[in-house]
Amino acid sequence: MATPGIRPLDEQEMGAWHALIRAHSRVIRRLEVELDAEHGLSLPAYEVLAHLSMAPEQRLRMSELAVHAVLSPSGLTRLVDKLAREGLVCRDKCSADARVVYAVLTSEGRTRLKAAYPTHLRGVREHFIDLLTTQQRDAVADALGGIVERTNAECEAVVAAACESAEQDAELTRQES
Amino acid sequence: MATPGIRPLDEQEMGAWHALIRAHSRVIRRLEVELDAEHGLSLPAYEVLAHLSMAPEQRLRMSELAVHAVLSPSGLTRLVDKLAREGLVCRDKCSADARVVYAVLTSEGRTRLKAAYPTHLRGVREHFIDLLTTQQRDAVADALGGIVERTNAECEAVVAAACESAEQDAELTRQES
DNA sequence: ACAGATTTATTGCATGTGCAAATACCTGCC
DNA sequence: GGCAGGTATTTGCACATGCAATAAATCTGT
Repeated sequence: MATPGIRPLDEQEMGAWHALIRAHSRVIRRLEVELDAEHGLSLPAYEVLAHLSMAPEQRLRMSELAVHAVLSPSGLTRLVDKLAREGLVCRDKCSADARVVYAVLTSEGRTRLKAAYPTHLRGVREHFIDLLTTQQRDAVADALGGIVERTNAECEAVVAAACESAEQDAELTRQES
Repeated sequence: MATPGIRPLDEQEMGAWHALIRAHSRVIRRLEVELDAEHGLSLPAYEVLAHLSMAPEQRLRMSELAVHAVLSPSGLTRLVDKLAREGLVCRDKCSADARVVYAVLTSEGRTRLKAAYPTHLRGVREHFIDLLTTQQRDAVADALGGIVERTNAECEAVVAAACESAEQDAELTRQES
C-alpha cells in the first residue's frame, strides 16, 4: 500500500494533465449543447449515427459499435433502443449467428445525420480545430494518438477477433443472398 | 440553418480530434477504476479533496470548487453531500455572507486523500504522463492549455456581453415604464 | 452427440448528472 | 425602511450510464 517512491508531478507534467482534462471538458460540453439544441441529439447518439453511415451497408454489430463508440455495451444497447424508438436506426438479426444484432441506419436516420453534420463539424472546428495551428494539431494527434494505440495494444486481440468474425459474417451473408 | 461553406475535416484534423476523444476516455476510465477499487473514491471526489487540501485553511466556497472541478453546481452539491456523509468534508456557513457555504476538508478527509494520492499519481503517470516524451507533454500543455484559455476568454466575453445587454434591457425597461 | 465454456446482447439495479425551479440571502435605489 | 434585482446554493425531476446477473446461441473437446 505504501508506494512512496513515485515522483510527484512537476509543473510541466501537471500542466499537460490538467490541459487534457479541462480542454476535453470544455470542448465536449459545448459540442453537446449545440448538437442537442439544434438537432436534439446527444454526442454519443451522433457518433453512433456517424459510424453507421460510414459502415458498409450502413450497418454494424452492437459489439463493433461499442468498440468504436465511447460507451459500455449496456449503454450502447440503451442508446440504440432510444434511436430505434425515434426511428433513426432499426435492429436486424443476423441470420448466420443468432446472437448478433445489427444496428442499421434508416433513411430517416440518414436525413437527421445529414442535418446535424454541419452543426457538429462547425462545433469541432470552432471549439477545437480552429483554435490550434497545424503544428499543434500534429502534435496532439501524435501524442494522444500514441496513447490510444498503446492502450489499444492491450485489447488488441479482442479487436482483431471482432474484425475477423465480421469479415466471416460478411462472406456468409454474401453467400446466402 | 444551411451551412454548406464549411470545409470537412481532413485526415490530420480528424486524427487530432479522435485522438483527444479516445485518449481522454481511456485514461479517465482507467484512473476511475483504480481509484474506486483501491480507495472507494470517484475521480471528481478525489479532485474535490485535492483542491480543498491545497486551499488556504483547506476550505473553499462551493462556487470556487465548481469552477475548479469538472462539475455543474448541482452536481457539486451532491458530491459534497456524499463526502460529508462519509465524513471526509464538512460544511461551514460563512458568517459574512449567509448565502455562501464553505466545504472544509476534515482530518479524516486528509487521511483518505493521502492514502489515495499514490494511486492517483501512479495512475496518471502510468496511463498518461509516462506514455509521452517531454516534448509531447510540452506540446499537449501548449495546444490544449491554449484551448482552455481561449474558451475561458470566450466565457468572459459572453458573460460581459450578457451583462451589457442586461444593462441595456434594464435601461430600456426603465425608459418604457 | 453433448456438457461445459465462451460469446453477444440485454436487463435489474443503483448511482451519477444536468437543467430548471425554488430557496435564502445580499445590495442598491427610492 | 423596504422593495426590485442579482447571487450562492440546493432540490425536484428526468435521464444517462456502468456493473453484475441473465438469456440465448455458438463453439470445443472428448
